[in-house]
Amino acid sequence: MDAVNPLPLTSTVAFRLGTLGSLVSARFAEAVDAHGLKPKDVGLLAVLEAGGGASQLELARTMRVAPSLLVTLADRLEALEAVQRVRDPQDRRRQNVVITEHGRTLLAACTAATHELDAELTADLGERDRAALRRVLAALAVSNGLPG
Amino acid sequence: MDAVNPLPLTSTVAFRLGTLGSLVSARFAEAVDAHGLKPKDVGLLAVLEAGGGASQLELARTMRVAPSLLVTLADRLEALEAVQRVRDPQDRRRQNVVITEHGRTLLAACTAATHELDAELTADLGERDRAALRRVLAALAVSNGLPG
DNA sequence: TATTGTTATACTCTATAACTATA
DNA sequence: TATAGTTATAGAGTATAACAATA
Repeated sequence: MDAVNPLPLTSTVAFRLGTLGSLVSARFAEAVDAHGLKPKDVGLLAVLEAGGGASQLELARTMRVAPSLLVTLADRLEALEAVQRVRDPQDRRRQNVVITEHGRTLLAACTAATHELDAELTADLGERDRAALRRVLAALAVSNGLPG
Repeated sequence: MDAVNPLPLTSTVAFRLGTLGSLVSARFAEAVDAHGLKPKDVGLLAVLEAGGGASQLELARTMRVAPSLLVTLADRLEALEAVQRVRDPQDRRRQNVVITEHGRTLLAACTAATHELDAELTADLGERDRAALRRVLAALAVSNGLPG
């Protein structure tokens, strides 16, 4: 049977992940904007560095975004010389996207900024709780089909 | 000094909170849509039940949204008879928003749906990790100025 | 004048649909 | 005919600015 006073909505894991996610995304966006990047741009760079080059369609599937959005992301990153598009000679319909040295540099800067953000977010946590948070979030990401 | 191979971006707390938050928000939106509600509508109902009635401006500040957005939320909830607006007789500029019985019923249904969502999200976690997650997320919410 | 609420407008993000080039 | 990429268009969500009513 249900409790008479169930846990309020604002105390659920879903509500907390939603609100914290929104807060964190805003701060992440602000941090990477300093490099002329949008959050999804950085996501694409991270996917490229982790997985190597791949066709735009494959990348769109990995990131769970529409193929047309991947065009926009690749356009912007190409303009910044953070990626290059190379036509697949075997199948000239495919555009393989590869990260450049400058792209790696940008990604490293964003990664460093994100580590700082982590430190700020978890400043009030003990080292033990911080470790538990990392571990459980990683498990949640895996069991819900997210990369990382 | 920095590590040569720092933790990759996708393993940071910020990235995981951002991506999990986005996933969870989509599923939450889907769940509450069954009741004709948007996520922020439910957020307003939760704030009202937790804190009692308050003026629209105060509510907008609590929710960290623009006052004009609060008008939209109150309009929709009023149309559903989930809230009422009552002019403050002491200061006729103020519209106090109060939750109705029907509003409480809607909120209870959304809360139950969110508990189900919690169960799904954390299905692969042990009871100990689930408890740790709740505890640490609550601490993060508090130390980052979020309600709950 | 200052404040509360409201309306008008615009911007960001992202998806869907139509189109082009290649297979 | 089917697929990869691109372009055109549209919708959701939310903010900013202009305005109205009250203090």
